[in-house]
Amino acid sequence: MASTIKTLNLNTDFRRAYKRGKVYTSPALVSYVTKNRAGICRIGITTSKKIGNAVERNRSRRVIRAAYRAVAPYTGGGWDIVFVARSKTKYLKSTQLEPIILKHLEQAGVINR
RNA sequence: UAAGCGGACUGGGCAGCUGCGGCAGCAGGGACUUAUCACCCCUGCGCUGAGGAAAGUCCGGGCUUCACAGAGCAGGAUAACGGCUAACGGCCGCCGAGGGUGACCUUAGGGAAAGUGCAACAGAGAUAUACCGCCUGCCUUUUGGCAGGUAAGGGUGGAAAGGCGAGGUAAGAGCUCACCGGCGUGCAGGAGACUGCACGGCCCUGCAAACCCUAUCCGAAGCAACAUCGAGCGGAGUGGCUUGCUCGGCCCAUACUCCAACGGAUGGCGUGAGCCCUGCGGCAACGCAGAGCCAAGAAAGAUAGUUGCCUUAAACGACAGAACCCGGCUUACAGGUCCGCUUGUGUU
RNA sequence: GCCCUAAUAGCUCAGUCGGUAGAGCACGCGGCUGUUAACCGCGGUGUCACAGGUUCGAGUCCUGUUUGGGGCG
Repeated sequence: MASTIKTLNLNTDFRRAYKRGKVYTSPALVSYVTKNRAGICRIGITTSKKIGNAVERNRSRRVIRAAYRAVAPYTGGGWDIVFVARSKTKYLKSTQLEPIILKHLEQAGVINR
């Protein structure tokens, strides 16, 4: 497995995910999934100002990243995934967020069982 | 023991597993090379990794750049006095004023007798006056009218011309006197603001967080500053800079500005007005001397997840995330600890 | 991160030098009409973003807070 998680940092990657990717929503998280040509999975996390102040936005990012790290070994293929935090995310634990991400990625076909 | 006042501190700790940022060293591997070393990348070990406000960006400074900094005007800031400081609009001490039984708290607190302006409505009158009144004289049968004196009382107002009492008077009035306030002069104390005492003439509205005057200070912009290297060497415009204006000065066409664009890289960037302990000077803010320590430096942006134990009334719980760095101010904040003091009650 | 700027009626905006808050559109009521629109008449539009201070008195002056908008390589 790739121990370090590749991240998206270009605005064009985010815009492509929003425009062409498939959307999966839950009360605590929104996921945009699209294929890429790199052959590995890359993720991006968006925490807008609506979530809260800097501490609450950092908290949301950490929880999403920790939950994805638990799920990452099961992924396969080349995908770009953008997670958007919602206002409930900061109150959750990463163990509570794990099944939500799992469900989204199974629906998208990133994870095959 | 109840209520309260002032100040200081804290903002959980330890361990296991899975993970993250930085650092230099060691070990292993990769890439480059004809080959080795260095540089670069990865892995493991080791060290280290957010705050009292990191916040708001309100002041002050360091640092950097603007021909390296000149003059004048404009503009801005501050405002009792003495000190501390790199500097400040901050802090300490002290004076005045106001509040509280008190501990103590609040205070943008220079000048209104240099000038201009404002004081709506109400009220007779708003910086000078006489509506109702009071008193005297004349006229009138009376109600009352006219002329003069007066500002004690009424009414309006935030404010009505020193306050209050006594004398005085036709009625009154600092007209006179005592006390108090204010002004001026002198003496004493103090580093000074100022305080105390004596005398004098008889007193002057408020607003300068209205313009203004006086004193002191300020060149501007900000690490997205700026420097170096690389890529590019394209298009358009114009003399430009001195970041409000004028003078003066400087640089020149390889100059300056804008657009497109590499969504370039590295430095700036962590030893600093640093933290901490002791001693000395000072009422204090603070200063001096000596010993010890090195404690984040990212660039989509690092502290998360989970389990157990301990302290505890409770710790899952407050406010909250460094972004060049310091000194302050302001604002937000669950709970807890300590010290000094005041008033009341009870006991001895 | 840094630097500017604004907040007034439901909406778009005025409000000078402090003295009880204005315009247009929209809205409500009445009239006209068989009914509606248009038209005519009347009317309230409001904690001047919030909290302190100066002042006799603040939309306005001063300080702090909140929210929105813009710019800087």
